[in-house]
Amino acid sequence: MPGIDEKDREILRILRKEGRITLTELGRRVNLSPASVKNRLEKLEKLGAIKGYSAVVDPAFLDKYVKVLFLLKLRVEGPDIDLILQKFAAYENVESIFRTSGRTQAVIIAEFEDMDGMKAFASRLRRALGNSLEYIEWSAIYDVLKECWVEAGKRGGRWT
Amino acid sequence: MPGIDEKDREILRILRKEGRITLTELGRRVNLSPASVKNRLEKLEKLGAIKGYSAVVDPAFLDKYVKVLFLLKLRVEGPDIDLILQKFAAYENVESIFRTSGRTQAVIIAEFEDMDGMKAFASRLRRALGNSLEYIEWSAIYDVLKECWVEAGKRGGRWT
DNA sequence: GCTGAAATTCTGGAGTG
DNA sequence: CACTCCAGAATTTCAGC
Repeated sequence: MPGIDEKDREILRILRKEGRITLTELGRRVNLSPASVKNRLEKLEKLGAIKGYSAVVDPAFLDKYVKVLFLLKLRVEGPDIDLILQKFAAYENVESIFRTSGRTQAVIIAEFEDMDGMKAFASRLRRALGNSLEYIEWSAIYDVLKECWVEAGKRGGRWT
Repeated sequence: MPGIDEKDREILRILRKEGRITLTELGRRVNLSPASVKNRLEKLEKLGAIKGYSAVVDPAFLDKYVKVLFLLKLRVEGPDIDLILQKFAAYENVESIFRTSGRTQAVIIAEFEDMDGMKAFASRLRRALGNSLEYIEWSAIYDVLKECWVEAGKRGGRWT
């Protein structure tokens, strides 16, 4: 990666685990002034190294009691599939969407209030993808040991 | 959820998409003083509603060019499996670990510098789980449309 | 990338309904 | 009890070097 040095990488590694750390503390860790850290952060965001920042939230507190992993087996490839999936990425229920190799070609992680919400979402998925979709495999996620680089027990340790 | 009102939920929803938003701006959005928002945040962290904060980083900038989804088919259930998986949750390469229902019983998302790193990790996984593991299915993640509530094309940064 | 000063934000305690 | 207000502390921000 051009224009990226070890201090940038260290900043990225720290920020992944402590997203709300202050520039001052970050500078202390990597031996840089807060202003320099800020300059580097702006550079990293501009370059796309940092896509955004997020809080890791227990969905139950948002009344989302069903967390689901969908595996999508798609029939054909094409740019239209990515466009359809991008629409679903905008949904409030969707946490993550990946394109993958292997037996299935797309993964969606999403959260719902109940099974009805999940079924409605799956229906929309089937309708939107139409003939491109061969089948959906889904699993309920009933325990989260780590998510977005944040370990379960490391903070509020509630469901351990 | 007891002791959680609509303003708490709104705070959680905003924080998921803008993890580095200031207390002042957050207070502006939900019509509360910064001090009140701070009190609520401390409550939410204490309750375990917020597990932590994270930056969504493009792994290529950390020289991790291989992102992988592992699906683990396990033979038996037991507390030892969760203990083993917890050890793997501490690995620097591991982004997320879920326990699921369905054909496979655990999901691991991880990043590696190359295929050798991936293979070494899979070996360790097999060795650690031993007889409990029936097989591993893995897929390369070659595109990320959304991750941790941050959409690919969007700037989910501080102000948005 | 640093400094230094100004603007902004954060923080804890006192006060109010 | 949760909220606001307020003052001091810390952080962020931006200019200039």
